[in-house]
Amino acid sequence: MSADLWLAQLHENGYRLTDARRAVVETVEKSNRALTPVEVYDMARKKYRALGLVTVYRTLEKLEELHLIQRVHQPMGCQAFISAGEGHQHLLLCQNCGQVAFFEGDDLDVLTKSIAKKTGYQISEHWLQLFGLCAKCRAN
Amino acid sequence: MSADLWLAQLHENGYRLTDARRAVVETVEKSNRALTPVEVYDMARKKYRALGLVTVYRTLEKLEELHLIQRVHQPMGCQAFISAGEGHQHLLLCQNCGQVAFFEGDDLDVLTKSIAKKTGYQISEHWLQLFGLCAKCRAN
DNA sequence: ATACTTATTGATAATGATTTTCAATAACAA
DNA sequence: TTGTTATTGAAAATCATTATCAATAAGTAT
Repeated sequence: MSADLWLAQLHENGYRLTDARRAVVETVEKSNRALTPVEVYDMARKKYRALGLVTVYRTLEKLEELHLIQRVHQPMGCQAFISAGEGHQHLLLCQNCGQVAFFEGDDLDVLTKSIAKKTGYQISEHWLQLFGLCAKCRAN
Repeated sequence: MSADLWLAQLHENGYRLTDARRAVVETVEKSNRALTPVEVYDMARKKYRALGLVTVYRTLEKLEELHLIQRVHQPMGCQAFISAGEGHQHLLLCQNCGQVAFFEGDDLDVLTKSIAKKTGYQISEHWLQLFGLCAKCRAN
């Protein structure tokens, strides 16, 4: 996925391509850690100085709507966003530097079936997120 | 776990027992779904009318600090709290009525080891949360 | 190229949630 | 009972997010 593809997605869905959006998209798409709206604002303004914080919020809203980004839940807060992986993906977060890795292939069928049986719930979704230290931070 | 035990915990940790705290503790401890500060405020004021919202925030803070409650992360927001299970527990949330069930006994060792190998991360924690319909809501 | 329609913009104001401040009160140890 | 001091609620302050609005510019048709 490249920033251009995200912009194309926006365009295909009837949204106009502007410098403000380009700056936000490039910033978020390139990041390997979750960014808050203010962080996106600060970083994207280096590409496009006239950018307003409100436009960041609005652009993130649209990117989330198109499933290009996703909100990241963390103990310290849940306002940060990162590129959404493709398909059924889960996140692995570095507790030191914040770097995010994606992974898939979790097989929770056995578990969910057992829980469903025990609790009487009909389970339709799951959230799984791992925390730890990335290779770099582990070395330090 | 009963409200009295929570109050005892507070007392043991040097906090005073007040009507305001009793009202908040009884409300949260009894609930089988996650409550936001305002919800706690509204419900607890039926027990103690003079209660202030600020005190709700402050009491929730202390209860979280003592690991008696935990924050619940949901797509719609992450400001709600519920009684923290004992030991390593996970949550199962009803998407219709909000009822929360606890479960334990997830075995993610195989998964986390495989992910650790693939990504180079050292994994130390995981969040797992299931969503679905509780038995009652399933019936309707 | 040009003109036109209308989505998008940034600034400002409004809202909503949470935190801080502060003087009055009440818990609880002595 | 008394004294110390944590706790209280009200009000104000802060911080994040959303709504308003007139000016601008993207994209389409000409």
